[in-house]
Amino acid sequence: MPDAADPAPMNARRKFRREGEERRRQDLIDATLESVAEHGLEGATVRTIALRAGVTAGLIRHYFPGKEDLLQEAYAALMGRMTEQAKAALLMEDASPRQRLAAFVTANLNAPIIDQRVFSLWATFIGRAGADPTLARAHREGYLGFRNEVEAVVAEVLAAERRKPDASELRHHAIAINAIIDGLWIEGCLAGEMFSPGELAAIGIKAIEAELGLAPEKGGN
Amino acid sequence: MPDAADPAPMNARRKFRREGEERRRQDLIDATLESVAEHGLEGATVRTIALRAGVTAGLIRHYFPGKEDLLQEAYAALMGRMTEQAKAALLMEDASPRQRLAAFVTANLNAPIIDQRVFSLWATFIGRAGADPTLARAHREGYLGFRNEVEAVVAEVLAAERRKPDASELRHHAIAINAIIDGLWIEGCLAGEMFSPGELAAIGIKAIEAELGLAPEKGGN
DNA sequence: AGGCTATTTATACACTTGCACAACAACGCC
DNA sequence: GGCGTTGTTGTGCAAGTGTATAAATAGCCT
Repeated sequence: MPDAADPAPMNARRKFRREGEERRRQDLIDATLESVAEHGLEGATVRTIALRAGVTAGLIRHYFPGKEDLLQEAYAALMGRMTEQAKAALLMEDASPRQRLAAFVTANLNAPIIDQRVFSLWATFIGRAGADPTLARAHREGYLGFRNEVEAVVAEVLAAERRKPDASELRHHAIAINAIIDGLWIEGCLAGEMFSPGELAAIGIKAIEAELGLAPEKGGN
Repeated sequence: MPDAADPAPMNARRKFRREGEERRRQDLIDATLESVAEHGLEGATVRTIALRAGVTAGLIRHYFPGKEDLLQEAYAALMGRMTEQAKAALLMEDASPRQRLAAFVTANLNAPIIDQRVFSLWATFIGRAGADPTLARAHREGYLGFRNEVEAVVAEVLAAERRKPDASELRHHAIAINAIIDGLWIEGCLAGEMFSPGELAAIGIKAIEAELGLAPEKGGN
């Protein structure tokens, strides 16, 4: 039926649904992170992001004052997810300090924290910290928060061993342990297939035990 | 003399000098790195780069097939400089293995390797490793080369202590030490003013000695 | 069912981007 | 000194950028 009564509205407008504000903002932020992870900051254009989120470009400006604000919120969301997952491992109530420290390290050196995409995002954003004071401060706060968590657990671990380190000693341990976790995290993200599952966590735990001068765990896995 | 014979060539062309090919390429690469460090990959446009190099944009295409090639060469140059400086510290002939390891760590945890600008560059480029296989392979090779250097020194250090680690042990040590150096490098680059001079190197050396199970150096401060 | 309003689309615009190309002039060579 | 080579400039262009704004419509309220 070639010439049936097909309205054939050549200029048919795109159908759409009205999602809630929360949902749309979240979708746009997610789409932003995906775009940045795949094509870098340069490839994350408003049109790319909108396309990925299933909307048209103009809508971005309805939820965010400008592209820059969207990027900042996306970075904040990324950091929030990362630290949230990492800190969760510390909340085990009924466990020895040492076990909690080990769980913390294990959580940080396995999926989903060890993930090439997350690393790409982190690197892309952090690379601008030198130029963007807002990003720099966001990182500094996240870093110090993380390090303070580490320092607190270290203090508990050492206290359980009846050792009384002074503040400087504690700080040094926290810095070193933080470095071990960060360094292994990078190695795992960038060359994950070079390590067997759990290997990085095992290396990390041993290195940290050595740093703290703890006798190797007896019961072994 | 207002209306003297001033040729006033409104359309005067810019004066220029013909530099050697080597020099021009180097200038363009340097200008690229500076541009990326300051404004990220997105801000490194051919016009920005050319302006910084003191030439006009068109010249870039005379020396490089395209902008992408310029970026790749710039990344290669960056990595080359970093690893070159780092490895130089290992070449001290008349020193004990342990001294050479310490010198290596110290070199990696002070200027000019600890440098926010270099870090920004590294992060910006490495953030694209997930999407760009060429970059990923370049990093992988650089990383393995670095780790092998570490492993070699570690083997010497342990041999000097009359210890015979097996291959797996050695590998684990190298991974851990690599992580310590990388992690402290990041902390230093991103929050350099939080550490006193030499503090990071001291922390690194102590952590590594603990990892290797070495007795603390006697004489040193 | 019908209208209101905020969400969403679509279009326009000024500007930037990488690249192509022709004109030009600096420098080596005779 | 004049000439040719080619490094270098300047201009132009199509595609893509973020943003502004008007038009449309989906979904709630009554």
